[in-house]
Amino acid sequence: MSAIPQPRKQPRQARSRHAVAAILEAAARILAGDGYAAFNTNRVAELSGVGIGSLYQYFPNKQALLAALHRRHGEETLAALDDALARSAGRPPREQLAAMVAAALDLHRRELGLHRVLEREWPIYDEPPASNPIDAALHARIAAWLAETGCDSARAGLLLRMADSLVHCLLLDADPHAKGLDEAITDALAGYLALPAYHHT
Amino acid sequence: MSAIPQPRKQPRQARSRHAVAAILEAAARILAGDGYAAFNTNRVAELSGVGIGSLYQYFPNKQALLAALHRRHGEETLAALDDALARSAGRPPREQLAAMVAAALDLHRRELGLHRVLEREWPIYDEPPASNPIDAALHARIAAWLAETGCDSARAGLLLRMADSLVHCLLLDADPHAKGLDEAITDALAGYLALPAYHHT
Amino acid sequence: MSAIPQPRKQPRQARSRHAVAAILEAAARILAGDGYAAFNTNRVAELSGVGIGSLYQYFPNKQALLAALHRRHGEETLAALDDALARSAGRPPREQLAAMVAAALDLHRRELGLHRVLEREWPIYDEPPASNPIDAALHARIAAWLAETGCDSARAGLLLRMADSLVHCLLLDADPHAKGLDEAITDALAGYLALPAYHHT
Amino acid sequence: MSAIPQPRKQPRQARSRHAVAAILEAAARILAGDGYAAFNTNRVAELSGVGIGSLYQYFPNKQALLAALHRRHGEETLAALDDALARSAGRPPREQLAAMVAAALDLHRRELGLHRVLEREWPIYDEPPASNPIDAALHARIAAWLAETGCDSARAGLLLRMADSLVHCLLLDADPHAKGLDEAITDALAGYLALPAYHHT
DNA sequence: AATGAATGAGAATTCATTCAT
DNA sequence: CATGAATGAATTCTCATTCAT
Repeated sequence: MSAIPQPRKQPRQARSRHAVAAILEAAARILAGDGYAAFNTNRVAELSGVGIGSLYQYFPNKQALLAALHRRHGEETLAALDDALARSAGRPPREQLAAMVAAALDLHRRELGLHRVLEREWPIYDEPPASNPIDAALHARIAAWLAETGCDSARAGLLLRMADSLVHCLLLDADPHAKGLDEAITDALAGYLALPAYHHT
Repeated sequence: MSAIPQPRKQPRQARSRHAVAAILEAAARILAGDGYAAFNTNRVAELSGVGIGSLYQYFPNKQALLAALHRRHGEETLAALDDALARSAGRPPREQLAAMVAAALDLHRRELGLHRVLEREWPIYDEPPASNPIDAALHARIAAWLAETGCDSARAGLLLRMADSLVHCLLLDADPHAKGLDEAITDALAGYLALPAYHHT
Repeated sequence: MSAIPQPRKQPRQARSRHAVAAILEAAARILAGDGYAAFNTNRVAELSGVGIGSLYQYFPNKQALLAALHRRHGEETLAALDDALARSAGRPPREQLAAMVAAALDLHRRELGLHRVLEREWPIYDEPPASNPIDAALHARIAAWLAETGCDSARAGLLLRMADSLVHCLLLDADPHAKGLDEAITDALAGYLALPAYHHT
Repeated sequence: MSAIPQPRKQPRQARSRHAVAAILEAAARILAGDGYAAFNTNRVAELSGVGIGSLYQYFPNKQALLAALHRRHGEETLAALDDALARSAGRPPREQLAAMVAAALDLHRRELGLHRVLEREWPIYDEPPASNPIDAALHARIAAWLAETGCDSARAGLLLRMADSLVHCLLLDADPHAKGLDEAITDALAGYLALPAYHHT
């Protein structure tokens, strides 16, 4: 259907990079604070201290702003996941899974309002799943881990979706600092993977 | 935040009830087909064959339309769940859970596009979870079933969220008719509840 | 290329017809007075005393306003031509031609500024010549007259263009009340048709 | 009304002259191809390979670009006319007229799209006719030729306008390569001048 | 009650022009 | 001089809502 909106030009100079960052920061703040209804390009420009014309130099339209924010979220998730895998290397699978869940929960807790909106307002025609490099990288990490763990690596896709979905869902509507969210999600994912329960020593 | 919009009046007369149904049907069709961006009250009125003025007789504003659609969805879910419980009465817990998952998946598969949008576009300030009678009823059903099954009935809230989230998420982005969705979700939920796996005889 | 903008809806009620007339009148006044550069939809709405939203109910976009004005001009021209032919029926061809030229000049002199702009600003993708009913009617009238006069009726198309062009051109840049414009144009068209000169008795 | 925009500086250096030429070329291409609506200074700069800042070094504003294009057209017309007169020197007036018409048609056929736009989009407050040296020279040529031919040289102004108008009009809307355009225009102008028809021997 | 014409605040986007580098 | 990032006034157009009929 509709093409995915792309950033209009790659900012090369320092000033430009700063402008793009300011725009995204303002967009994130508005979305997180007041929701999509209050999210309009004029307000983003004003809050970011950038002329509305400049905003349109870097983002061809409103959707492109959402897209950029979405992409940024993906990159952060990937980094957090890599970190969790690195830190828990060599531990039993169940603990590795728990580490990843904890990392994802932490990451999302940090920008709760923003993700809440991104999740809800990301338009229908969003990028076909796994068609973009970030999703692909995410997928590859998980598949590799599954293989290494002795699970069916074909489950990477569903596992990722389930994890993402559970993290968002439970954070959004439940008390984000409720005890036991980590365990609940980990148990559910382990159940799907048929990983044995911890030996609580 | 904002108050939750309620239907302005309960239509008592046949003509009114028909108008309301037509409006909701049109709204659902537009949301499912073209997404929230194309969802505006004038278009709903036109497609439903009801005057825009009449639409505002039954729904005080645009949000109320979304709310009504959401409520309808809740009612259908509740009915499907009750049915699944009734049909699987007396079977082992794991099978009952599987029956409920299958019912939910079936229900959602039927109106995929609409739920896709409702899920994504339901506004921030939607009704606080479980604050409405339908959610409460849903919660009560599950809590009762958990107690009866020997599980901690305090898990009803999280279980419901997880189930809803998984059903939506997997249906939305994966192939909705992919084999194994039922099992994947059932396994995950059973993992959370620490229900023993099937004895595959 | 681009489709020709059409009026959005046919006004049925008296109030609507009045609104459409007011809008067109305002548009004409602005174009005639200040040119295309000053012609924007907000100004048209304001001057016409109609809300900007209403303007867009009847004209889907700015171009549609120009199109409507253009069409109106065509209709007026056709009426003037018919009148001239009726009044000069039975006179020698040269006199009939002169009558038509005089009618066209009169008509254009009346709304000089407007036609000046319409002529200049009518966009590239204007209606293919003679594809609309008015042009077709104009063409038919002239062809019939040529046949009746003993001239090659295939010349109707070129004759119409030449006449239109000369009328506009000479009115626009020359003194519109200069003596002799009628004769100059009539002589030129007669030259093309190889009609004999008057016998000045 | 507004003052006529003049080129800001006469480019003396080779680089400058090249830049100006490139700018005009790009402007012509855009106007011819996509019309006035798509004609904006940024796009001209981009297509010409010249920085937008540099464009404004040579042309104080957008109108000045149109003006320069218009002027260039005038110069080409003058040259073509002189050429036609030189080549047909000594022939009967009717043939000289025909030669001039043919030259003008050829010239216009070459850059049809561009002239189409220039003709239509040249703004209201364009230079008063014959106020610029090129128009004056054109006028002088024709007046001299008329005197030499035995016609009333006061008709030069009207004749020029008629010729220009007919050439544009017929080229624009009729098939530009249609047979007989030359003769049609020549006959019309000769009719206005009361030149005798050819002796077809 | 039902209608739909009218409204106008507000949103998205453009583009001529400037000016710091 | 050349550049092109930055600007923001101005413009087109939308859509939730009202209200006279």
